[in-house]
Amino acid sequence: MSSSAQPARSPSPRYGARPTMKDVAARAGVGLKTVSRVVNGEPGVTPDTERRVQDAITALGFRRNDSARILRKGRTASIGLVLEDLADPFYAPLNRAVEEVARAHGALLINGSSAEDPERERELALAFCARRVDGLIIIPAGDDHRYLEPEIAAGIATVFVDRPAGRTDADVVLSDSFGGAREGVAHLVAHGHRRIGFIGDRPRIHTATERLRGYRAAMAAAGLPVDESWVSLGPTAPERVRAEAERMLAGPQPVTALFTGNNRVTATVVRVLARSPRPVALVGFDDLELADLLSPGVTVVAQDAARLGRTAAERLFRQLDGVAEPPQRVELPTRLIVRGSGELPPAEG
Amino acid sequence: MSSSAQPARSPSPRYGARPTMKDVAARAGVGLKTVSRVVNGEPGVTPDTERRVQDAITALGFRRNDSARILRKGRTASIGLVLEDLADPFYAPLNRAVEEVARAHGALLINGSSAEDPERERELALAFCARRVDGLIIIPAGDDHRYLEPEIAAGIATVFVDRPAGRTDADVVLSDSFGGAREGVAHLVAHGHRRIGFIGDRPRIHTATERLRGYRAAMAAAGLPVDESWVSLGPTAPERVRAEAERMLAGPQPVTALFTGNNRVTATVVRVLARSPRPVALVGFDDLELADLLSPGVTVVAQDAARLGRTAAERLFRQLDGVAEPPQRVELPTRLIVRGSGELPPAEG
DNA sequence: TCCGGATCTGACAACGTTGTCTAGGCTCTA
DNA sequence: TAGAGCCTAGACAACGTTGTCAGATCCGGA
Repeated sequence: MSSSAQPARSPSPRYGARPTMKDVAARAGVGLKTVSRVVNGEPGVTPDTERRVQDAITALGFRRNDSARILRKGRTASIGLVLEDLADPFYAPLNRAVEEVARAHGALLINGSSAEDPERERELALAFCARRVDGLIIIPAGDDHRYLEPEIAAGIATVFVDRPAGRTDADVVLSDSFGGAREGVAHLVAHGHRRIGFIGDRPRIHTATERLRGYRAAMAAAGLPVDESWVSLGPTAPERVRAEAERMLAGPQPVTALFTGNNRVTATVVRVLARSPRPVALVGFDDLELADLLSPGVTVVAQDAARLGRTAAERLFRQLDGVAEPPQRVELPTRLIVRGSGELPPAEG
Repeated sequence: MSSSAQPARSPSPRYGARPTMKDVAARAGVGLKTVSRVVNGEPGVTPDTERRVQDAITALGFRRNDSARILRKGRTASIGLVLEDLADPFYAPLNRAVEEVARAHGALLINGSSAEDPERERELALAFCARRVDGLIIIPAGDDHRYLEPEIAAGIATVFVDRPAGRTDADVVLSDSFGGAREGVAHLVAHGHRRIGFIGDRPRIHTATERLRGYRAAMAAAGLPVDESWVSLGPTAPERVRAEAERMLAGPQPVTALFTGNNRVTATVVRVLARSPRPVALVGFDDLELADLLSPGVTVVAQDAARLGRTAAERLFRQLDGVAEPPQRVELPTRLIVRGSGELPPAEG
């Protein structure tokens, strides 16, 4: 700090009361605005004055109150991200990618998990709006986002990711769930499977129905009938998924392959199959850490979660930079990563 | 919304300009303070007045500006979390746990990744302080946290997690890295291994040196010598880890078992060992998704990341509730999860 | 009819910062 | 040496909210 060893001799800050620019100004013997100039690196301050102010700042432990600054300036340099679960291995990299873009634009990130609850999504999004975030990135849990219209009209930039917004026109960044699932199922078909099961998330989740649509398209393209007992949409709780997988694997005409609708489902099904007496082929949507090391390896339809996040954040900041474009729908490709599980011969002939 | 179908006939909000309580008051024909009362659910407003105000609020799309509120009230109802990497499978659940506790206390969470860079940690923490978060949870990247002292003195509650703070006295919540590593290595020793390698993170990271200390303690307790070529601390980039693992596995006197210092290292080493002609035992610090499905299964020393986060957040809110206690150090136990890899006979006799 | 008290309401200042505007001092040139 | 022009500095209002306080209204009871 300052070279003279004077340990905070003058009014040491009371506990809980922070010094303000006024305090700094008084101590430095300058005007309020001069302190503001120094703090913000604005020009027009003599080196000598600046030093005096800096000394006062360090002596008092002053730190600018950004709430006041935000109130005055209108922009908060922060964005909000509402996702489903911060800890989900699929969303965490997305979160991180958004953070990086925000950081590059000098913005802070506020985030929260909706836990797939539309009401909670709404609460979070509106709380962020009350904080006057400059922009909002949302992974929708609900299917009606009209509640955001006043906010969007008031200038809060908004981008939806992973799933489209409901009943509202806004930027969306998606993965090609339909095409990815179709490709994954086609891979199984190409390896001779005819009875293929599909286990996915609840039908009100857009990606779940899209992937199911891809499954049906691939089956239809191959001229294969779909027995409805092979299709299961519902919560991804391990118990349900396990039960469904076991159901499909039992009986006189069991499926010989499974397509799983997301990383959580895949992880559970991998565990079920590890105990299966017969080999059962598996292709899953979303890549898994260590999936390459399982034997047989798990073939997956991989999304680039980080790219989803990055793309969404970049679109958001484009909006914030004032680029006026009509709402756009960006669809990112998926990538089939073949790891051998598909190559298993079907258990039957 | 309101039953009368009048689509925002009067001054529709200009784009980018949000209505304020003043606007609402004007439209409702009441005073400013009355609007404030309605918005905050304070008593003393006639049902009739309240309805008029509510109507004006929905008509204008008013949402309280929390920046102004915060400025006025002093408390922000938000906490900041600085961690190493939002997307790391170890920190993501910690993040989520903190979020849950914050939510239970009605607080929002702002977070950021330090990427193991002390300067970035400092920037983030101070940016959060400038936003006047009520409290701060930090996974330290640096080893000198004196920069936080003015903030702590000014009343920002602070808790460190996963690693202790440097040169500052504050609450800390840790896992028992030393004990966990010692137990993990002892497990290998108990299965007959004598030449055990250790690959960990950079030595300036507290958990890395603690785990190494645990390794040495277990070896010493068993009367086993440690060849320094078996020990490697450094960045956890896959290339380096792979090279080190391969080095330890080569030569005339290769290690027969490896202890890995965290999840990233373990994941890389698992891949190396999958290609190894000889079986090599492995115990890793931190559990891995799907680790139970590998063959051989990977034995791990598991930390409860969520519990770390929860505990830290709870201590933080205890501080915020004004419970005055001296800084405390909480150490959570680890859990050895045996999955068979340790039982492999050493490659030698 | 009047008064005490309760209830409802609004005027005003304050939170800490930044934008605008003006004053004063200085340098430079004619 | 006077005037123009630049540079530095500070006074003041405003951002949108909430706390304080005082005014207005209404009720019941004497």
